Amino acid sequence: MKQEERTFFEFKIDVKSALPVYEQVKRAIKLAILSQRLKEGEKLMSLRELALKLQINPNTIIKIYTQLEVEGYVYSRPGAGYFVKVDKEKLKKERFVLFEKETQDYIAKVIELGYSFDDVLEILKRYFNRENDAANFKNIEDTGGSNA
Amino acid sequence: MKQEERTFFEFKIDVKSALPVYEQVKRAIKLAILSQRLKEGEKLMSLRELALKLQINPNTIIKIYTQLEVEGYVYSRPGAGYFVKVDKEKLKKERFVLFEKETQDYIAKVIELGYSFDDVLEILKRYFNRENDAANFKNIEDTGGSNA
DNA sequence: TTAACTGATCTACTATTATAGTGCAGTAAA
DNA sequence: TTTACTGCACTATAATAGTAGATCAGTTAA
Repeated sequence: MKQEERTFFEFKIDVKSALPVYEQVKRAIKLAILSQRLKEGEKLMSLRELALKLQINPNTIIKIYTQLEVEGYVYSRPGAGYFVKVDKEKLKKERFVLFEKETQDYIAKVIELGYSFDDVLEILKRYFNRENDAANFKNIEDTGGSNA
Repeated sequence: MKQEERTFFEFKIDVKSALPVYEQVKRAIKLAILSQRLKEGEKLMSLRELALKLQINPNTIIKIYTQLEVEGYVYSRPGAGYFVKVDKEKLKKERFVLFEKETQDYIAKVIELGYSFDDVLEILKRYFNRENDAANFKNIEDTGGSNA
């Protein structure tokens, strides 16, 4: 039986973003691992396949995978592919750390804009359901933002 | 009487961030204008002064100010300085647009991480007060993130 | 007027980001 | 074994981001 557990990443890339492409993709994969959408041992797309799919250069993918390997999220089996590697403990911890970080960033910006806790509560109520219904994961990009 | 309404930007820059320095600074200033912490007609720091303070090159500041000018947030009086320019209508609108955008980004990430509305509510309650007490504006950086 | 500031313009240089292409060795399945 | 895939290691090129430093003209306040 063929090894058909190739993982598809459904994300958009914003080439106009101030955030480099490789960083957008890297975050997307990391997020997928932390959320356990990508599971232990699961095979990532091959360098060439992902490069083709995302319309970016294979070298860029190598860079991403290599960095993720250094950070301990994946490992490589030369000739076979890249595979997800997760330490349950680390995962749990990292997941919460990221949650805290994103929350802090969000609150800082929102306060700077002059919105209150109640304002935030209201908009969250509205958006949360909407996003949750569209169960598919959303775009990770445009933490950057076009310069146009 | 000397024109002493120089505006100080109290932000940190993360040179290791994936987000370019000029983009971090630009966002910080834009946010300050949208929040009306920087008011109509107020003088920005001079190119050299801000460059010195942030420990970055004056050319980078010129780039930032020029872009903000194109986007209609400031205007320049050669020899005198850069000044805040805000259209009340535009400001109000932009402020809310940014609020929505930040909220959507935040929710998307949080859902991907597998946290629920209740989780978000809880952490927001905790952090919101803490941040609000430290009334001074927070760091804008590390939307990027070190590659170390 | 003078002195010290201001924005504006310019050139030269470096590092990062990303593309493009070649080739080689290991792996998996027919 | 053969074929087609895989990671991996190169080199070369280009655009962007950022540093460094000089010069010039307009503005402001003494």
